[in-house]
Amino acid sequence: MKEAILDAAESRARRGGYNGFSFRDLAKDVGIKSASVHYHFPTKEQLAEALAHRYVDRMAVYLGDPTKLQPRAAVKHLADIFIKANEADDQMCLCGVFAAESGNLPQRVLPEVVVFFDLISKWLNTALRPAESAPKAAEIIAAFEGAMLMSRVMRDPAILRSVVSATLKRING
Amino acid sequence: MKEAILDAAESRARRGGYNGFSFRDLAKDVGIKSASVHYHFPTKEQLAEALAHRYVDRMAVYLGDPTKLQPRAAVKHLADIFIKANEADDQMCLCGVFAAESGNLPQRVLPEVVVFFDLISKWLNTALRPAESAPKAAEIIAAFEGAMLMSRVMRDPAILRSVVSATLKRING
DNA sequence: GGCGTTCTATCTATCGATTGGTAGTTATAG
DNA sequence: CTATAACTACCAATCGATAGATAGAACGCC
Repeated sequence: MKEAILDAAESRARRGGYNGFSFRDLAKDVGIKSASVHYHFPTKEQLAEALAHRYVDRMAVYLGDPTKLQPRAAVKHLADIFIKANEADDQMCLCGVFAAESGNLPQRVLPEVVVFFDLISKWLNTALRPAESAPKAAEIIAAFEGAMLMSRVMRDPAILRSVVSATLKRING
Repeated sequence: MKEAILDAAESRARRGGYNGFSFRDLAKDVGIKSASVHYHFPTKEQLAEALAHRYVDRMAVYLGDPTKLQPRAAVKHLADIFIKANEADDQMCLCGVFAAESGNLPQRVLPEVVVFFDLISKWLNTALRPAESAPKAAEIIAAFEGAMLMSRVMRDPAILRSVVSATLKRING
């Protein structure tokens, strides 16, 4: 049930942000009462912290070992999960949304967001090392996050796809 | 007073998003009561609509005539206003934040956000036309929006600056 | 100039709904 | 018998929004 609550929270947060869902919303989504949600996650801050933490863990598992991928394949691998979120689920990156709202995000959530960007930055930089001339990781991640933002709001998946393919072309190896 | 209210709303929205401020917050900021804020903006939806509209107008004025700038100068001009927002005011792009929250943004606000991205896309594409090989406008805007997100959350202005300078290097002319 | 009227911008006071959160109870499984 | 996981029934705070009063400025008219 804990996982089901997090699933509902993630789906809502990735569309409308941290302040865009309530305990009652999640309760309805999973078919219990809001007090029962508090049983699993005493405060909203703890819920969001767990949510971001699970998101980081899943991303780490998905990314895998960066030394086992060629630079271009690595960028494609990272892009794929963003494209899927955008096109199949009409969702933003959870940490991208949290970053946008960072000004009034509860204290314990922000560090998890930082960990997320550190994780994929280091992963990408490792994977890109063999490339003769490649953009820095932060450049690529920024482009993907921004392209997701724009694709969603313009209702045009081609924006993200175009940014991804343009990025791939810039990588040798 | 209307402008002062919008100023307060913009400052708060660009840090914490649409659901990150209340009429009472704005009232306190400008030194009146929340009922008086409703006098100027009957609903929060209308307030946010006016806010986004003013943001678009100001950006259009700031950008100016794209045919009067060389490609590289145009990109630098666009980047400058984002860098200033990030470093001097620790703020995101208003429409970038709204885009992230688009899932539960009131109806009339979203079209203004779309107009914003259309505006700068067309402006940039016009300015880039003389360039032999240049990224598409959406690529550049996405990179800047994403870099602002990351710079803010990582508390590192160098991320945005690095993305900007890398982008400038990719433009001939 | 003086007088009534209307407009503007604020106030106090309050509304119903929703928010995050708590206390105490109940049902079930090991 | 205890631990788990749900429930009912609240609470105080805050939310967006409304009603009605008030003070002062601006305006038209004689």
